[in-house]
Amino acid sequence: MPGALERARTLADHAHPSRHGAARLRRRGAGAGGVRPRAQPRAPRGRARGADDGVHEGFRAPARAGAEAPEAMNRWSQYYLFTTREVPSDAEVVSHQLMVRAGMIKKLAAGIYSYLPAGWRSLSKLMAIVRREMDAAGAVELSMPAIQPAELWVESGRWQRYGKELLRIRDRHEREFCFGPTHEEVVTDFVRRDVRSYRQLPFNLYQIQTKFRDEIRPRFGLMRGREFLMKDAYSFSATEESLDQVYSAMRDAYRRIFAACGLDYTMVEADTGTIGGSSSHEFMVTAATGESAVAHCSTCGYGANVEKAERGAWEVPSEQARQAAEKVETPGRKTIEEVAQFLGIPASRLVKALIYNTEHGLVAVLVRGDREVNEVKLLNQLPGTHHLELASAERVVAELGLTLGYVGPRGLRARNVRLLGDLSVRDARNFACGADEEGFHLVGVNWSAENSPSEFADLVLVGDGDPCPRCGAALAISRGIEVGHIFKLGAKYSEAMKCEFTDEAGVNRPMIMGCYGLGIGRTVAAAIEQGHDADGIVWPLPLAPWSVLVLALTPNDPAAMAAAEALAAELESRGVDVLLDDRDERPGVKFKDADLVGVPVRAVVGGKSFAAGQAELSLRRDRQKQLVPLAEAAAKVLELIERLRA
RNA sequence: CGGGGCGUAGCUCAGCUUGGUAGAGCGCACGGUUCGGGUCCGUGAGGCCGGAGGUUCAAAUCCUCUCGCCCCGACCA
Repeated sequence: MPGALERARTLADHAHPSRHGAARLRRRGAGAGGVRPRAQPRAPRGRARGADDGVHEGFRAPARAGAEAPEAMNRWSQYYLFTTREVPSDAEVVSHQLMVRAGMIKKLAAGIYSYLPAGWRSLSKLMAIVRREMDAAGAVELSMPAIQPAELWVESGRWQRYGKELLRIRDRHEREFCFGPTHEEVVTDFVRRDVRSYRQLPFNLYQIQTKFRDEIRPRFGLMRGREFLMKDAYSFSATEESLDQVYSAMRDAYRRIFAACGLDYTMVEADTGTIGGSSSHEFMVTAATGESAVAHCSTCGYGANVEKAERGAWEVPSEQARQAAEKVETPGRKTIEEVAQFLGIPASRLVKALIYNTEHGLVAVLVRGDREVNEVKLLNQLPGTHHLELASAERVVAELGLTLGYVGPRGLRARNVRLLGDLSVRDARNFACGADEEGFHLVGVNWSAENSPSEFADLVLVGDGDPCPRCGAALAISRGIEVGHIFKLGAKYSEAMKCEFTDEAGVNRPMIMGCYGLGIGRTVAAAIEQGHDADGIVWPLPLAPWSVLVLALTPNDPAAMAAAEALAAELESRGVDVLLDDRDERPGVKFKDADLVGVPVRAVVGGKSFAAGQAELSLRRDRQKQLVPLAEAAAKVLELIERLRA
């Protein structure tokens, strides 16, 4: 799929929890009186009956609740849900720690996780929301193979280009395959064989499926795994206008999805990167632990990934008399910081020269001393160039006879190195730079025929406070988790793979494609990053594994236990998904676990309040307790859920 | 791929420098105690110390190789 989005993990085939109508029938048939195999390692405890692992929303639709028998209640004592106090040492971010502690995921290998029942329930809820919105936006679900033949990737050119992230495998006949990290090739391959006419267009196909990217460094649990669950969609249109329509439908669907999850997110412009195409947006969930940086303008609403973010005009430095360049000795000062400090000037008064190695030779870039080069922008400025890396000191000496740290524009020009300047230095005056001689810098330098770059462009990473390209106000840089990424692909793949149709005029043309990715596991992890406190997860209702936890405080008191069961059963019959904590544990343990797992609504039945004929209700998010008569408990819980949905 | 680190009980870790045949806490089992925010006490089960090879009378400990994992960096449709 597009973007580096997403990562989560999962088994191979779950993929269709939405078919729960059928799944439920199956379950019921099998369950009828039959002895269930116990899949559980736990010794004598009975396996729960058909623990539902289907899709749930806070409530099921009334029609369905009426039409079908309630599902078997989830009893914690018989469920597969084990919490832990201690966190594995490799869990660095809260979402990872809490998912492990709450018994939602279990690591199998680096970046590869099992989704345990509670975790799977949350993922399933998200998938249900995603399906609902994708379907509503006119997309059609299908499922494509995870294993893909190399030929297709050779055809699109990505077999060479993709690099080591592509997990390549061989079958017994030594034929090459890969485990799909995305499905442009596969979908384009069958579409080109099925579709001939503009009359068959447009359409948008999606799947929710396990993908694999052999990440260099998997980390952060579901946020950057190698095996992960992703929803990916691919649209095919006859015209750009049609693509625009599908694209905006997807954009709106994504907005609805993330809003429905109760997430604080922003949509920003993104670079189309090597996937190409004309337009791309990312959906970022705001989080300090996010791996992506986003520039945002609170004045006009402009937002963009920093790799893409443009920058407004820089203030032109005040008129100053041009000085004459002067060579100064700067022994041993090679870094911007050292030189600036040594010369007693701010880093912004320095012009930094960076030398890159590309497949077409060396290229040099001049940027303001306090700025970083944005390699994506640089690459975009060098058509035909795909590889970029900072040149080694040895190579610079060998090819140019220059020492890194003392390189200046004049020396680069003299050696005929292609020299690009960032806009931030175009109007610079009386700046300092390397003197092309080890141990020396120049001060009071100005542009001249001997040192001026051949071209200026926007080449740096935007910084906090830089002017907004739209309105000029200060941009703020924040971090986010990329949970969705949509692209207008155009004809990139359809041309490479000859996916063509005949238009009204009888002319064969490549289809105009779009692709739309959404990280399932990542989105759930992001929800936890945004919703947690010192005691555990605070789920938004739509993603909570259960909406209500009925906590039987004194399970050994038959009357209290019966009341707890009755409450849980009534809620189930009203379409609410309930977890009944019927474990014979101390109250403290049960309360701590309730907080950890983070079920939005808690109903305590037992103990003193039960003796007074009451149940104690509270919301995980504020923990305000209210005592209500047992007879009214179910109705009150429904009210609380309504309040949470508002 | 470069740099650093770690593999010892189910989990989190100590022991390794200065070789002498393995420990704690949590968890688990049993008994008692307790019973509205991870009770307390006792008893017990549980580990070929990641794997292979080497040095040695003797290796968790020293050496070599290997596998796996983690952190930093580079990378990231």
